[in-house]
Amino acid sequence: MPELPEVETTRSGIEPYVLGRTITAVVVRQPKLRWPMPDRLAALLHGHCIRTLDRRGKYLLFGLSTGTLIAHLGMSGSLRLVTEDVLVGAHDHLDIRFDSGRVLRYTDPRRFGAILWTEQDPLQHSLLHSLGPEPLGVEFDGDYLHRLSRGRSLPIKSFIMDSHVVVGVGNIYANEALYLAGIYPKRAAGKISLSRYRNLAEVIKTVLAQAIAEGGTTLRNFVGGDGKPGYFKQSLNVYGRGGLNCITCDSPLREIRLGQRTTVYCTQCQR
DNA sequence: ACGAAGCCCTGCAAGC
DNA sequence: TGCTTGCAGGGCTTCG
Repeated sequence: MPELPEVETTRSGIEPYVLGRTITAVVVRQPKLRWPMPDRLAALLHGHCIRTLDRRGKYLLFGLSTGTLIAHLGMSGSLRLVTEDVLVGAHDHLDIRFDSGRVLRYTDPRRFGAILWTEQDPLQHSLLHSLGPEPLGVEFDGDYLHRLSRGRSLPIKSFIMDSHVVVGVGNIYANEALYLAGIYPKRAAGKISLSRYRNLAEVIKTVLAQAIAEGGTTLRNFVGGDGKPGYFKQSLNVYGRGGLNCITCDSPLREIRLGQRTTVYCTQCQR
């Protein structure tokens, strides 16, 4: 399940191989993703050069002179570079071949991802225009969260996972950040103090930045490897540890459902 | 306007 | 062993 660090690792990993490259062939095998891929995608892309590769939240933006290809990995998607002789798998839905001979291959077993095309400013696209700030940017801080949360009664975990509040905080990192900040996941967002929000914002930045740094060690996986950075390498304090003991206080971690999402927390450390 | 639930889809695990 | 059922998960969309 690609979280923001994995999307950024994908972006920086494939960037050197796609920037300045011209698209020589496009193969669509399964256009039905979360939304259908654009009609005549091959005609839109063929012969054009990738000028930029940016990320906004978990969206990847491939800038061409004629428009922007928007990619989202959903929860099971991946983009990696392969050579032409690599066998096509059951869930390899899209290939974009470059003049270098390399192929950018989009794979997504559950098809929650998306491949879209826009000819306007991509940041004005309906899926992007109302997104919250980047968690690692300067405008995201405790004061911002505190201000935005006043009067809101929803659980803090749902609040920080809302992409209109801040992008890129998925279920894993929401659990981890709230644990590190000592905040009970169901606490109403509007009833958390400024000082606690300042701490929470710092923790979110730290956790995400660290995960991106660790992702950097797996960059080669995006070129000819298995393309799976794998979260098992990371040290997770609570996620996936329901019923096990808290690393800090040794009491059992509790697992609940909150907003359709698995939520794990320590009843002693998080209030 | 807000919050909660629904939905998309497949792989995997558990139950029979 | 093989089939059936349930569930996970990002995040947009719909409902109340």
